Amino acid sequence: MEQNNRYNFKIVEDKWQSLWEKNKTFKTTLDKSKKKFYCLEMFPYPSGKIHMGHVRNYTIGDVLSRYKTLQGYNVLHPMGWDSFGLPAENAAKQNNLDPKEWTEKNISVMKSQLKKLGLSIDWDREISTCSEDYYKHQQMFFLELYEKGLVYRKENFVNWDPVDETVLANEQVIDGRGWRSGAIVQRKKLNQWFFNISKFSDDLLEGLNELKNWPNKVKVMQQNWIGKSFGCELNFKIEGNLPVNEIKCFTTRPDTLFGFSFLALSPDHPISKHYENDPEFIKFKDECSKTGTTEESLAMAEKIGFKTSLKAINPFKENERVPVYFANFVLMDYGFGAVFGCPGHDQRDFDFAKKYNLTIKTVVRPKDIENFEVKTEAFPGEGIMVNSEFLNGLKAPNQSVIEAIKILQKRKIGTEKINFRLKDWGVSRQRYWGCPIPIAYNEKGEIKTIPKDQLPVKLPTNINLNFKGNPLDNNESWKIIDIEGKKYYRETDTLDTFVDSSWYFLRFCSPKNDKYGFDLDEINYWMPVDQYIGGVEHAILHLLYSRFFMRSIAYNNDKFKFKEPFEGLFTQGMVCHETYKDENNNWLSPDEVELRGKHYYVKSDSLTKVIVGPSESMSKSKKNVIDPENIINNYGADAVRFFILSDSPPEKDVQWSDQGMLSSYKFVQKFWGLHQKIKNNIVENYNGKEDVVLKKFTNQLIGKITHNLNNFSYNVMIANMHETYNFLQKHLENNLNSNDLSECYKKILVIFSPVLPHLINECLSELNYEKNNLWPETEEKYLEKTNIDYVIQINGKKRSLINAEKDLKQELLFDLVKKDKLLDKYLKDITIKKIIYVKNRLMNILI
RNA sequence: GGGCGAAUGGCGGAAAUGGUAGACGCGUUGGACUCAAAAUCCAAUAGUAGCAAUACUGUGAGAGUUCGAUUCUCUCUUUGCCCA
Repeated sequence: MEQNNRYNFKIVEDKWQSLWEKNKTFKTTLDKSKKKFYCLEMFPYPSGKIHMGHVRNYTIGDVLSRYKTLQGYNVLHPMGWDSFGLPAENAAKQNNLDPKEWTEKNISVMKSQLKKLGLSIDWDREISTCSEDYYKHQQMFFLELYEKGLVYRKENFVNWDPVDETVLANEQVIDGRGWRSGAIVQRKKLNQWFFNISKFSDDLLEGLNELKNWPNKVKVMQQNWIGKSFGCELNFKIEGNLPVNEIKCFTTRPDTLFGFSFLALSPDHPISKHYENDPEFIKFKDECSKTGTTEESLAMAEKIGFKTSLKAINPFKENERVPVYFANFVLMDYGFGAVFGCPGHDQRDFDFAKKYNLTIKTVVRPKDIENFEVKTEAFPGEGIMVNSEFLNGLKAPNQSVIEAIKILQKRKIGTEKINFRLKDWGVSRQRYWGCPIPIAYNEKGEIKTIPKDQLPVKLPTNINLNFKGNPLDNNESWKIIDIEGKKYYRETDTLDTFVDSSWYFLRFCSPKNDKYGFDLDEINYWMPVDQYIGGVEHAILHLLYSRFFMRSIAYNNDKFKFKEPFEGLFTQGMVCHETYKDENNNWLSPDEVELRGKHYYVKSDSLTKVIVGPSESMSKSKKNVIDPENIINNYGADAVRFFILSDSPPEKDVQWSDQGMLSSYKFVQKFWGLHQKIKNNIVENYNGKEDVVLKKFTNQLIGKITHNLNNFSYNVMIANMHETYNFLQKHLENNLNSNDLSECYKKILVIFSPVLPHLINECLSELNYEKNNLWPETEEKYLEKTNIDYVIQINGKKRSLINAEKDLKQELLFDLVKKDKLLDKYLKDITIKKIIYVKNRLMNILI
């Protein structure tokens, strides 16, 4: 290829990007005459620069958006910024900056980087959750939910991160430590605002069934998270020296009551107030508060208990008394903060009983062991009831639970009950950089909502962040306000940033609407999101919160034409890279190392040995990061887009590879060279013969690429593009029909354009093809095969291929088999037992 | 411990309905071009045996269903994720 024919991606990509911007090519408006497609990628947190994960996420979405546009849909493809959150506040503290300035600077950098990727985004719809234009509507929603009774305030134990001095959500606690700071999490009681998500538990669970285009694993995760369980509520009669007659408890296994050996209460159970002056109990409770509040940390921690003076009566054996304990593994907000212990069939109870020498009774035996007894560990499995009087012989748990509940109800000791694991969503954060909660309190601490016409409650500016604790709480001039001539104190907590992202998809539909967070007409047209694309790490919370928020907004309001916000969900995998360390165990970034020999790396500056670690998801802490901006500058956006889709299926992790990137760059170059040749061939008219081979290839290709796009098999689509290059390169050596070439090549360019928009638009425009393109249809006539390679098997093994016409009768094919030299040696002197003939596919001869 | 998924060449990965396993890419090897190198182009590339045609083995292991299994069923191993 001559040097002057080289494709200059810098010039071409610049040209198209400015053209798109100038012409507002991707601007979308509501048009009810057209079928819509809402394609949404999870919006980024403006951390500074885009990373490869963003490149992958947004490329996948962009390819889909461009594909749907070519199919004639009215496509909504917006972008915004999830711009409240801790990193800004931390960065601001460190560098003595304003979080707002820091955030806005990052947004402008990242926006220009995203533009360089050539994304088909309607930038007129850009939103940023930290702007007043956005959060004032959020405050309005908060007040509306408050009016509907879906928001409330209560004192609650929280996970307290002593380093970040903030409250953590359960899922931000990993192995008992803060996800960000790594500090050991403590339990602390605070007044918190809560969204009543648990009110919708059943509905959120049921709704999953309708989400046909969600990955099953995400639905399963949400299902587990909501955790619906069937069981019963029990009232245990209590004896002892305290004014306590009854303790309520929830259980899923009332059938094991004959194995009842202790009753365990949460250390926060109301009964604990009788012990609050007991020094032993205080010591015990102190010990408990060292464990976090997550179920996981509770399960890991050693079981400890505090024995009360109370006795509980077994409702099935009224002469039996068992001790009552406080125990660290019982949570106040699950069930009623009380569980009955059956050590024989629950490992936790078993551990507890061993420690405190409590009775361990066997009430269920495995199906195939007659004289079974629980000895070294609990037996929680399925089996047959034993030692349980009227329950004996029943299948546990299926029959026995139902029977036990029936009897308990009859005796008026218990009632059937459904319980959920899902807890209400605590949304208060002791942070500055978040959406202020539009609430104030009077001197007595009574709640006063901020009048709606006084919204937004703006964040104060010029705030001093450099001391510990909650910055807003320390800002007297902001905190103390006057409403209707009375003095009030503002709520100084801000909202969890998950609230911001729970409705941004609605805002994109009418981002400029000043009156309200959305325009009903607009969202009823655009919503639900047809395809939502993002990382699986948001599988539970963000998606569940959004599903809840949609329901809460629509609560007592029947004007919404949809219920679920995300019709389709796609979770993409991460971008990984090898990790490097020097001899002192310090992480090294890929550009600090050099390859010497096949697998031997050295440090570029000192030439000392580098230890190569496993490939892991790119992260700043491990320095195994490739900066997309450098890559775009060196290879161009089209090549990056092509590479990031090429190596692995989008739902799986992809390995960053320099060779792969280079090969994608070469593909772009090669394709441009091919384009020049084709251009010349189209001009020079060769012959008038129909080019059936080319037409068949093109039609099959359209079919394949359409199929692969519909199934997110983007890596296979890239393979199809390579195949196309290889085919065309060879095919150009033939005598060509310029009309057919022109027609087919145009179709090929159109179906390539979602992946390589700059290059392909340049190619189309060179041929004056760029206007009004639509996704090509396949022509049936060219998809049909006239000849088939029939597979001939002997006893199921492939022995020959026979090319013959389509729809060949078995006898005629067998005539050909007899003539086939390859098959001679197998068919000589034998008798044929049976022939299996699959039309247009194969013949299997059994001998 | 429970739930869900995965396992295919040196590597990433293809294979709609069971019907030619290994598409495509990377890497490797050989060749062309070049004084040389890079780039580019051509060819080979699952393993074993063979100059070759070809034969045998082969989709984590073992069984089963079937004329035929990467695909369906069962058991097991390893591994990933979620929950406990």
